[in-house]
Amino acid sequence: MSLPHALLTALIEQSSAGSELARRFDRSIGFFWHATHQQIYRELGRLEAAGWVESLPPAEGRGRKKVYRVLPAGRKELKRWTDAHQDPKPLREELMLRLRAEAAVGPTAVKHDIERRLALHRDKLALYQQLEARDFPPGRTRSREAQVQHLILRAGILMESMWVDWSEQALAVLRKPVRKPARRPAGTGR
Amino acid sequence: MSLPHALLTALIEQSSAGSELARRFDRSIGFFWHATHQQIYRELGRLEAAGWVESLPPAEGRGRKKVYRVLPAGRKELKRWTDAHQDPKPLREELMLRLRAEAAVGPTAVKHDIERRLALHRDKLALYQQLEARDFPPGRTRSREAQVQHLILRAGILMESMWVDWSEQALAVLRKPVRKPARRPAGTGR
DNA sequence: ACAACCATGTAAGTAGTTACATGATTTA
DNA sequence: TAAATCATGTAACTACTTACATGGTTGT
Repeated sequence: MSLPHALLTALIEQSSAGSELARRFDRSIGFFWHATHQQIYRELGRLEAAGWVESLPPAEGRGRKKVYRVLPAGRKELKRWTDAHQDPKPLREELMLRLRAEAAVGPTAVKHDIERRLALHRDKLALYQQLEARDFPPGRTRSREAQVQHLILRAGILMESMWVDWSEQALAVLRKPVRKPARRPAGTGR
Repeated sequence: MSLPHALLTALIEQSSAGSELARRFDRSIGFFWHATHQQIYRELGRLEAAGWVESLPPAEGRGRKKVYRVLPAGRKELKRWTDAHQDPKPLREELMLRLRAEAAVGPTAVKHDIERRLALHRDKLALYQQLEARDFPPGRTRSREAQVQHLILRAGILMESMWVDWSEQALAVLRKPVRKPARRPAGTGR
């Protein structure tokens, strides 16, 4: 149950309407979590029902902006959740499944996906490094809060660097021409 | 839809019953994917209904082992899936949400979870490095299949190293005594 | 024959995804 | 004033999780 708490955090940083939250999930918060607007609206309704947030504004109507603000109970709940021990969720890397499948059924087009991913990871890495240079220039003492924010960004940078490195290693292997396992000259396979 | 194809791959490598697959998911395959036995049994039923696998054995009865074997149609489907382009799924790192929350509501117990994770990542890293030394000793030319298997293991190694590095950085920050923010430069105005 | 365990399975609940609908607001 | 867009919302579906149940097998 992470989404409600991600929303509480975002609303503490800045009271917002659902549509604004959805946009922020595609930016900073979204570096490590993602949510569609449907999830967000549904969850905001639950947060309000639970008494963790209140919606101020323009009374009724469907197409009207509803700005939500965190209540003390919501802040307390967020602290409780953050304090609670949680086991790390197991990894889910579909790409590795496809590679394993390729090892079982022979060469496929996974290579192209890795090329695409390499480009994406390079872009993200450049973006994160840019953010780091802008928001956390070296040689300053900083508040604990800023240091924690920096840690999150560092995780993004290390993660993207790692995938860039790995993708390059992977392409070096996958681009090599397929040598039939050397059963004599080129013609004698199964 | 990854699980059915993960199962097909596992069954190509070795025809098995559900319980054996469940055990293997906690080992090699499970490095990058996880599934409970309920998921596995349900999915095996679907694979059989789709004509991708067949179950050989002991006729009827609930507590009987049912060994599944991949059919040609299943092999074809696996190749199709592996060839198909797939967008990378967005990251989901709950720990980063909790850190962000801690930046919003003040110091919490996340530190202890990171200490725990550091230990887990070190263990996994050691395990993977051991596997690499055993299965892929340096200085040998290898089949494409083996090289692809090695790539998967490399990803695991890079991933765990990355988290070990990051966790150490994080603990260095979080262990520092909490200085009240010194009411000074707000740091990161947007 | 009884206990402990193993393999398979059912059921209910939750989180996330995809497709679509409706009322307001802005723009041409 | 019609078209495009924005904000909110509904509905149906899929994957995953958690808890539990049933039948067989093994060991004493």
